[in-house]
Amino acid sequence: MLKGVFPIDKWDFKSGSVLNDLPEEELEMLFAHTTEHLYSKGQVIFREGAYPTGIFFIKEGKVKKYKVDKEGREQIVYVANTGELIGFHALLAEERYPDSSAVLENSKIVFIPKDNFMDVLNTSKVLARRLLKTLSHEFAVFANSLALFAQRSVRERFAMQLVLLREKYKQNFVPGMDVEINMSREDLASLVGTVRENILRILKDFKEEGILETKGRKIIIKDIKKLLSIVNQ
Amino acid sequence: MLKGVFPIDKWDFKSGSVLNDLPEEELEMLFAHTTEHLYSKGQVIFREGAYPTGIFFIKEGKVKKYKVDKEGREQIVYVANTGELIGFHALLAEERYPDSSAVLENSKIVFIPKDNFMDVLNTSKVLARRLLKTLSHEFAVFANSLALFAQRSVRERFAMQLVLLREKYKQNFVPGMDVEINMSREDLASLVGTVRENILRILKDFKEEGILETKGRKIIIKDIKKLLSIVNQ
DNA sequence: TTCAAAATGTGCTCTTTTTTACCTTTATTA
DNA sequence: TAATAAAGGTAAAAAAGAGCACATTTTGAA
Repeated sequence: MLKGVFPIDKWDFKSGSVLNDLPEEELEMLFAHTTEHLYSKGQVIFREGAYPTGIFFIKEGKVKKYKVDKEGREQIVYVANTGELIGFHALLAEERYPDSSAVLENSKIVFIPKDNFMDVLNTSKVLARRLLKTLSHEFAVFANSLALFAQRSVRERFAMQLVLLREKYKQNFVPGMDVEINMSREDLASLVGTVRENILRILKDFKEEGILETKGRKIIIKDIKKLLSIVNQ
Repeated sequence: MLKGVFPIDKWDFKSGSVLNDLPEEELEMLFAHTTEHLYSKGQVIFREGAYPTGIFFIKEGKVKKYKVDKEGREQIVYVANTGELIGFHALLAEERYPDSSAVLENSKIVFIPKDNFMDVLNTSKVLARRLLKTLSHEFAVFANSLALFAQRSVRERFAMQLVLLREKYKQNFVPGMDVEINMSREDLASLVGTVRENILRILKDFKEEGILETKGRKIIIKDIKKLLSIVNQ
């Protein structure tokens, strides 16, 4: 039996995960001799411009991928959840990281060295096919985001992101309980591509319209249909 | 010798093309029994929501990929050039087209049936690896676009798109000659994610600043450094 | 070549979004 | 636990962008 964070049978690969249904031998190869690391809220996993030496598996937690421009404004490009792999794009493209990654909450992250990943990719065709499918799918999602950012108002963009975030935070809660989105207003602004003040203003509007409630920094969506109707006009 | 648009040795696979340096046998398989079709300016290649039955190769011309929202506003997601494949994302993701495609100018398009594509993908590892690399790279490009759209002004976005378009239109011209970007103001607006009036206004500014000249609808960039300095602050 | 349709161009108004300048509340840690 | 930093919140002015109405030019089909 190989050392590492394997066995992974207790792990839960959520939908959208590249590793879902991957043959056990391949998972074993992938996670051979790996160890899990604890990252505390806000800690950076990798930085834009660095050369990748492996990929990262989110065993538990949430990770933001973001870019920072000259003025220091941050744009969150993607929020990754438990069960997802991050950083493999740069490895496959043989390029430096195009964005940075940091954990949004205390998280357990497994580093998978480049060799592990490449070995599995070379010996089996399942991973390659799975990656192709995932990447192609993500492409469609990205095209959607692009149109959203380019054409829609801040209010509409925020409504959309709240719907998507709710899906991500759903996994943390037992069925029946309220889903609590726990993200700073600053991070929400970075995700929507606006400033904090705008997020605050729209959050206030949404509260008055009965769409959501807040418990401190936590956001609880009460009327998802109304939220969706904002996005779909 | 197989029938089809093969031999492709006269073709010019530009950088960024998935087919660059692909083994001749694989190209032969891919293009077996295919024929080239003429599309006239504005003609639609495929429409959002349709099921893919194959992929398309741009033998000559330019193609826009775009999404249309409820109000009829169009957002161009990508401009593909001679030598590029389009429509393979949907096939690999096993989903319907997430966007539509139409030719921006009279173009020669080759339809490659699904079976051809899948056969090559199954028999060889080169294409799969090439696709993974291309997709991963495009991902970084897309992340950049997203940050651009989310954080930058219309003026900055337009400046950036002009730089990118110039690269695409460069291929049509002999070295030394002026590169002429030939796109309707409406399409430029769809690409930048704004309205026609804004494009007109900024185009006027750019002319006054000596950045570019226009010849009818054609745009000739005279000072690319100034244009880049707008994007990079 | 003519003529209608489509595309380009301009000025003005109105709306949305950002910026600025604060105050208040919640976390963190010495 | 008090001090201090960080995050949350509000209002008003300034700037950017969208929408509208209409004139002009170009294009392409009869």
